[in-house]
Amino acid sequence: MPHLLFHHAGGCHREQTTERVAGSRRNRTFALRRSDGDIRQRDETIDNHERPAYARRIVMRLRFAPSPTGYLHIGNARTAILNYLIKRKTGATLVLRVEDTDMERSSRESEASILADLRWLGIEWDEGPDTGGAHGPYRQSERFDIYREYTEKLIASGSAYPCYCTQDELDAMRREGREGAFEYPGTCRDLTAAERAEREAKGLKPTVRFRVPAGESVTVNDLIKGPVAFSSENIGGDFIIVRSDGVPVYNYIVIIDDALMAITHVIRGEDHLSNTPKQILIARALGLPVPEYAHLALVMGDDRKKLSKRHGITSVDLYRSDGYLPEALVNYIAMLGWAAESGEEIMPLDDIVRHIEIGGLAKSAAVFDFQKLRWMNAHYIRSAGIGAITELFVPHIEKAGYAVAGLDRAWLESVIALTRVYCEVLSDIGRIIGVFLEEVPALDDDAAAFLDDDEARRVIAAAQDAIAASGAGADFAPALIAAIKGSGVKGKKLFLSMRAIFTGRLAGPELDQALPLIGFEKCAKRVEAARARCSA
RNA sequence: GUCCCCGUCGUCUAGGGGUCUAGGACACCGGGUUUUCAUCCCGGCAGCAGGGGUUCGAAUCCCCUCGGGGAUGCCA
Repeated sequence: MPHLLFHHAGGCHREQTTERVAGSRRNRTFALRRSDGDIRQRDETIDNHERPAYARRIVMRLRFAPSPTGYLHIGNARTAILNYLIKRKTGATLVLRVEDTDMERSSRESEASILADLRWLGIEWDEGPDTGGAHGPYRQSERFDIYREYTEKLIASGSAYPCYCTQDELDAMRREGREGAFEYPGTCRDLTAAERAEREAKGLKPTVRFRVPAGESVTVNDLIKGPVAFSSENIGGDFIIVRSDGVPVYNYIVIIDDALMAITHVIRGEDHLSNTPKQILIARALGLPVPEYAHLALVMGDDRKKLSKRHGITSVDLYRSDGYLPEALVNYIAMLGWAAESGEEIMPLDDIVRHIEIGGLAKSAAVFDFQKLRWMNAHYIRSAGIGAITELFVPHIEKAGYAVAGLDRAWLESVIALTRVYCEVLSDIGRIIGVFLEEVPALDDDAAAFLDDDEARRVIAAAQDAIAASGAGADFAPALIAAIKGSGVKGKKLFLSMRAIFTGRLAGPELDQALPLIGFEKCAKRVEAARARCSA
């Protein structure tokens, strides 16, 4: 979906002046949050096209690594969007890696839908399972041979060992301890060769555990949170890196892939922060480089729990089918946990790219406000180019049961221009378009009640006479309205009666604009229907 | 339980020792425009979690408490 849809009215020029003023704030932020002083630091503060050559020697590499176990939901979408924003800002390479090691829940269908949703959002990646690249393959399920080599290295160096404890034994140990307080006691940590052979002989398939070094401290210099210190003493003991069926687990291979794919900056959800020390410990044992980290505060529902299905719509494809515009969704999500210096909230992607800073992101979790998203979406619907937005409305009109194929395009655009202010989402059009497309739309309850009195009947009679007396020319409407005014009924009663007769409701677009679009034929039929109904 | 993160209007946020009687946006309430409704415009309501410090001065720095979240999986 191209982002050229909107001729945005936001104050870019004003913002650029504040950008310069704000420079000191940004430098402060980075001085605080970055431990090293390398060149990439400048990439964050200078627009890509303005970057001097010396600063371009290091190309940042980012990645978005979804697990294809369902649809793309808002939380993942936010991570993807932030990665894309920073890619655009810094000229980084964005890698899409599919983390499909949960063989039970992963599927190709899910992968395809996630990729489709990402594209719909306007996110573009440089390397991935579909586009290829020099660091592939990009599905973890296709990289098992690579991981196996590292596992062998780890075992050979004593940093990992086979563990013969069964799932049941582990579960039993967990039940004995306090809820959630389990720490692997190291049962198989120092098995002799003979002991291992004995278990193998029994047919036990071992997992592989990482031998967590004692008393080691690990500090994550998080670009958003600042330095976060952990000790190897309390990460839960030796953890499993390879399942008994030979499939490696996330916390193990994530760091291998980040290293092999030369990822320089990992931007991901905060739920991964606590597991980062495990990953770093593995990197140390393997002698692999550790990327920079930026852990994004989580998105929550209105009950302050991590956003999930019960909070309403959380999957991106449902936003698409309800008629949210990707520009609006991206804009809203980008503003969740970030604010522009100017205070501007409606901001097209290019402007967000210009102003956003990874270090300027909020540290605290944000509640997803569906209402504000709707407001923003409505704004985008109103300010889009009329041709483009009409095109986007078409499937929603069809979904509401109306045929669009035979309609005059210029006429449709005029109708949309008049009715889009009633739409917060594109699918809202289904509730109002019938006024223009149906021969005689059904009266809603308010309109029916309103027409049920003598004054209204006089208006109907006047309308009937006016229709009979007026021509069917393109400009019939002003004369028709003027003639109906001769009914003698005045004020609100007159105009609302007319509205009820011609549209079937008491609210809607201005009659002098709506009537010409409805057309003389339909108007005549509607007057006749009103007469038939109300004289009975 | 343990470890880690986080606390400014109902919600998203600005703020980074004095310019804060704390600014903006959504929502809500009132008014104007629209002979309707929506849009649009104007106005209003509403907050520094609590307690101790430090300081001439604290939303801002420090400590404690409380509250919220995350991790603690042969999920990612």
